[in-house]
Amino acid sequence: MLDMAILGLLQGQELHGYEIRRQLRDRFGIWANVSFGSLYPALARLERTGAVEAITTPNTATPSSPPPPPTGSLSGEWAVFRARRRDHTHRRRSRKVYRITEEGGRLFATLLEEDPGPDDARGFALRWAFARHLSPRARRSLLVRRHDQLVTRMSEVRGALADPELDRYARSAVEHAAETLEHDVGWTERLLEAEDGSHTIHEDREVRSKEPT
Amino acid sequence: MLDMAILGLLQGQELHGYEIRRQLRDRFGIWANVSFGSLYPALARLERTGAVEAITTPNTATPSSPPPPPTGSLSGEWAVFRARRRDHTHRRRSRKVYRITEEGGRLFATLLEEDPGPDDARGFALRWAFARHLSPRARRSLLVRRHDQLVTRMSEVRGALADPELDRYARSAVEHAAETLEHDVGWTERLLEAEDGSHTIHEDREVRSKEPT
DNA sequence: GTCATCATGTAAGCCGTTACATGATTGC
DNA sequence: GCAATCATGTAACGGCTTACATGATGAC
Repeated sequence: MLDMAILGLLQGQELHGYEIRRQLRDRFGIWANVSFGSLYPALARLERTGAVEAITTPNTATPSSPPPPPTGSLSGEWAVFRARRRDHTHRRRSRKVYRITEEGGRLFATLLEEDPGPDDARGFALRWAFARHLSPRARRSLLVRRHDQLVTRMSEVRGALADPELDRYARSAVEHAAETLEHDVGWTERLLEAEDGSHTIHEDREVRSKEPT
Repeated sequence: MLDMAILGLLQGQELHGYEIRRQLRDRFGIWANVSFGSLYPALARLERTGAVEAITTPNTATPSSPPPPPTGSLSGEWAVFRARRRDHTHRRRSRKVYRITEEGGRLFATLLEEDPGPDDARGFALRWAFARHLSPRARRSLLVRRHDQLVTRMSEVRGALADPELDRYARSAVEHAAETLEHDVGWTERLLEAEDGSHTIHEDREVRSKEPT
């Protein structure tokens, strides 16, 4: 899971550990703060297995601003040094920037297509957030699986709701679970429609089961 | 968590492991199938520490039907034995029925009042399902904490939504996360109102912060 | 006689956490 | 000089899972 998230973020950008954590927190709503105790070992593991490689920070500048050319004069160099201290474009400490390898790309694809078990809401959410990297077919299958899991779960929860023994609080908990499930089911159904709509002609000949009324 | 769930279920009824699992599955919508690999060790642990005690199935009948009194005659006893085999009230295999102890009750109360961390949706749901066993004050505080966590999380997610870099799928994932959070916030707010409404006069003098329009 | 269900347990492993240790740099 | 932020890492542990092992009983 973490591996998948890391590799997904590294698609298209080079990042160091700290940044990965930040992006995981505020680009996807998914993982409010992975702990460093998971993140760094995960990166080390991925590097060992060749899925990512550390690029030894060739310069100090961030991609957007190129390093100022050296002037040659002592006072000039000093000014540059001070400027570095002043602005925020340089690194504060040695940081290891990672880049995904081809191997890593293949690993990512594999992980992404893996089946998130039922109950694994986060697994689904992450995969959906990265769904751009899936084939339309795989994307659809991901949605259908999720939808079916939710429907199954819903009927279980509805069953629980029938129990007259439930006190006020237990009942409200179960009711809320049911509502959330309903919301999720509706969402996946809308997503499915959107997916089917966005490419009317495609090779996928599977029957879209839709109960008649 | 599991401990709390087990102790909660044992409040008011005596159960064996298998039954606990069933009730966890279909009385609360919360834990679709705890694995036995967690459940039995948990029960053993709770028994070791004296939170529950195994009652050595004194009879064979289910709570609802009292055990038939022994006749004293050999053939009579045999009839009882056969009757046991016939009807469904008797056990299929030796089962360990557990009862919560006073010690266990105290442990339950402690666990229930513990703060479920942010991100611990299940922890909150379980506690809310058992909220009957909390004081009005503790119940309210549980709700308020949850509400605040949800609001905080929501503002983070809204921030994520502002990112123009998000592709279609990532965006839909984050949007859905935001919707779910909104739903949950609304729910907790309704629960708070209901709580406050159900006992207009109480000693709790905390200010209910409510933004004026 | 064999399958499904009920019933209890152990062992290994996964995937994350918290707590701790270290260190550069900036701002007050 | 001290706190805050950025940055990387290790060690220990927690809480759950899967896989495996065992066994009684009832239904077909």
